[in-house]
Amino acid sequence: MGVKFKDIVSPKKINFKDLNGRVIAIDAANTIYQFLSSIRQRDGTPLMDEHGRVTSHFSGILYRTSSLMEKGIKPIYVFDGKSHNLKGETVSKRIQIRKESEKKWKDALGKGEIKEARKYAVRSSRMSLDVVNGSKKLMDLMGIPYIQALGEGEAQASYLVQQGEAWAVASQDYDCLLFGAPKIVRNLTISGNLADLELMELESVLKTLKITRKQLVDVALLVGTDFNSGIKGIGSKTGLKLIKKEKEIYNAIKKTGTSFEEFGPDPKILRNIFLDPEITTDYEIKWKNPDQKGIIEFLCGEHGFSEERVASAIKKIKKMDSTQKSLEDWF
DNA sequence: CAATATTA
DNA sequence: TAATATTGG
Repeated sequence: MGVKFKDIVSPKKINFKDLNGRVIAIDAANTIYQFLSSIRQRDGTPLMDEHGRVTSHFSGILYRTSSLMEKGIKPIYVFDGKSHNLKGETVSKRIQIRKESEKKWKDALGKGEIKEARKYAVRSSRMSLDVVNGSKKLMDLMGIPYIQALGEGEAQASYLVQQGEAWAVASQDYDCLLFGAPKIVRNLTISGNLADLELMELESVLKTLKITRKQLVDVALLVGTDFNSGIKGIGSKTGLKLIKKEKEIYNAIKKTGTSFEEFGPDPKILRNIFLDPEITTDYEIKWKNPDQKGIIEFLCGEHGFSEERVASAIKKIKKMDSTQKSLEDWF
């Protein structure tokens, strides 16, 4: 879900050509979840192979990644590791919603209410271990690098941008601002196209709001994050005002009449989730030649994809491959 | 969501 | 050719 910062940040519109030649660290969980949610039939049934195994994420990964590469974008996917103890409540809430939605989906389907069915199907999506492993396998075959984070993928992806290994993180959530990502790209899709590709820069956010990153995290903690519920009635605008006035989260909490017990976890611990996350340096970022035979065997052989479509996607990957190569050969 | 087929 | 509808797995 992510922190609700929509009302206090103002991303700028960008174009695909602004991303040409850039390395983009893609939040895998965020992206794959979106594929699972939206690549469905009208009644909400996901794409499946003949054995009933969901293939929506394969479709999304193959076609989006190859199209991005055709546009000169160099993608790295970053997967989540273990989630923080304090995320437990968020996680179980999501499981609950998923369960209820699955039931409502089946019910609506039984009653022939197509639109209603799809609405709930979308919310029933689940990132199983199979989905994650299958996604990694496809990325390996495609020659696309991915990194397994120790903790939050968004933290690891943000670190990559801080290190200069990637130009921006691609995610729909604003959380990467808290993790310190200097640049975040939103709406990195192919069909959504020109209109709503967005770039958000941490420096400009902090400058505009006239606060520090630590204070931005404090605002988030008042509003609520995946790791704490925040304070009821405090949205991003009120939260921002409070932190600017009180400077410190402890004073801000007191000001709202909330006790620290009601507030929940120690703000210092919460802050550190964002300011000092566990990061791995055990990775290699390298785009390899796609294994055409392997991809076709996997997608077409095992999962019933059309060979023609898959072949044309592979062609797009190779296109970037050759331009990269000729560049490397130059030096 | 993205590719493709269909239509205006 | 571009906008719109449908299929993909």
